[in-house]
Amino acid sequence: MTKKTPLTIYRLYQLLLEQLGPLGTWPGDSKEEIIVGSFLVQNTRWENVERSLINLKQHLSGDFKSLKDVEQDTFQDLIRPSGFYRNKSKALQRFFNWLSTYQFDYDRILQEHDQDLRSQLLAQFGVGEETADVLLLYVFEQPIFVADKYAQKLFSQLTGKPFSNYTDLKRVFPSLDAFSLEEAQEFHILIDEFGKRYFTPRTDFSQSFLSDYTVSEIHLKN
DNA sequence: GGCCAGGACACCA
DNA sequence: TGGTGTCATGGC
Repeated sequence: MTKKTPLTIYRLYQLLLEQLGPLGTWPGDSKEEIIVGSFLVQNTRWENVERSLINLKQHLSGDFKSLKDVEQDTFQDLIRPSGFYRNKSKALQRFFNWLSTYQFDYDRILQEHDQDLRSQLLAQFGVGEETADVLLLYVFEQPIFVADKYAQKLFSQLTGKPFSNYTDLKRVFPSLDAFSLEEAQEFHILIDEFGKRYFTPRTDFSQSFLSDYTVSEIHLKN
């Protein structure tokens, strides 16, 4: 058993970027499209989400803001390829109604809620911890960490201690202080890309370019 | 043909 | 607070 090389979180980001990147940020031509994608991707492959996004883009002529005005049955048909279409249609149309009360002015939402924006997001139907953080990171542009399943698996491997749920890992990362916004945004994309490649039945972590690295307790805060 | 994917909610103790 | 069942499509 060879000695493993310790990593800081930022160095981990750099390694992921070197090996997998650059991958940029969350896909979408507008904040509204990013929001739709973040709901539709819940427990769903991105390829299925893309079909729904194409359907919606065509039906809405590219203007996702008018999504809340689409008749419910029609809307469900449009997003059917990404599954859970009853819950997701309800969640999205309600969320867009909420956004419309702010005229989709994201800066205003940020200012009005400031410290409690995360709990405001969590109070919306269909927004759990991961989706709330994705919205904070890519829509409200806060450099925060998304502790999703792939991140839990990755840091379980790197630290040797199991992170089995969102809050377990999340409380280790209150913020990503060493990261710029763009870096924080790409960090999550890179972690998910890593997960798709190296947490599969065929290829596991030990076969990855990170297998000889470790993240120790003192480095967990960046 | 069963398993699972960039989760969240309802219900229960 | 934490554990379990349910929601649904599409790829393998």
